[in-house]
Amino acid sequence: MFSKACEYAIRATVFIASESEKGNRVSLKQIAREIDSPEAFTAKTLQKLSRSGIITSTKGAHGGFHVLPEKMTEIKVSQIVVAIDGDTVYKRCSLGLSDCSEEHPCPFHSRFKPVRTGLQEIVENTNLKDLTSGLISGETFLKV
Amino acid sequence: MFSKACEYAIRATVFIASESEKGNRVSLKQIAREIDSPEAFTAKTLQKLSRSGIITSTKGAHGGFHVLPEKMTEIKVSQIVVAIDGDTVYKRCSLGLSDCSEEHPCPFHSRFKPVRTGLQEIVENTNLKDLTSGLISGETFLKV
DNA sequence: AAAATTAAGGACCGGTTTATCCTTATTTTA
DNA sequence: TAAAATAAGGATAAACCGGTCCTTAATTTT
Repeated sequence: MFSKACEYAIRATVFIASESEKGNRVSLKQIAREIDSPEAFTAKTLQKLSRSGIITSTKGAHGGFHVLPEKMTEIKVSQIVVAIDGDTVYKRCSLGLSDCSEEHPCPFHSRFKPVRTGLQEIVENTNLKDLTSGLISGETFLKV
Repeated sequence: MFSKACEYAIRATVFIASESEKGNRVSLKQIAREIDSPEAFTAKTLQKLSRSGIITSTKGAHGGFHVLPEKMTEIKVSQIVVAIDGDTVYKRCSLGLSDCSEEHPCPFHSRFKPVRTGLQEIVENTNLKDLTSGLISGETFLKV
């Protein structure tokens, strides 16, 4: 569904966002520990998120990653997905036809469409705040 | 979503099934042409489908691939998917947690669940007949 | 100013996926 | 019986993905 990099990206962003809500910056090391991901690989992913304006990074001692307050509701999961994997997950034909549409559908089109649309809707309508609340209240988890 | 091999597998099976309904066997060459896929690679995929009992192959002149009549309603899309990709597409946690459940959910769990379940339902409840009918009537397509 | 801390990023590696090519096995046709 | 047709399958290669390691850049602390 999502690539490994994208899974790490979403988990990392949710963790960074939740710590930002508490007023904390977090280091790569902390992130990798808390979301149980390979450190160096996660670093690459965080760089992409930073360049995409989803998270903010600061170098040096006491540096680290954080999410700006206004991003908490602005950033949708879809933006993370697009930054890492592109939008093919919730746009592409399930059978790989390059031009699959209502007028020229693959055999699976009508059945698959609600699934794809459902995915698109949840990633486009879920923001960071929506995901951090459960984490902060202890109802949801980022590892294991 | 599905791997390339799996996309070819579904398209190939639907084509073979639709020709079988008309009483025809089809060769690898025909299949690759009709679904617009690389011949040698498709051959490997067909071998897996054959070993999984989804399609039947016969060697020699006038040989080729076909689908047995009883398989037309017996075989569900899920069996093709499982034979090629395994069942992770519609079973795995969207954020990659190894143990994601109602009791220990990832932050995306509750939102993602209906999508995953929806996918599972369509692949488990769609059989070959369901997919060939549109193709035979000219409403659906297997390439471009 | 020097040392410590931290992110950025280049180079590299191994496995998997997607493919291609060639040989072998099997069956039918001539 | 020989030739043709056809699938099976081994060997190989290119691209991509997931991952590691090491150096560089930037910032803060001592």
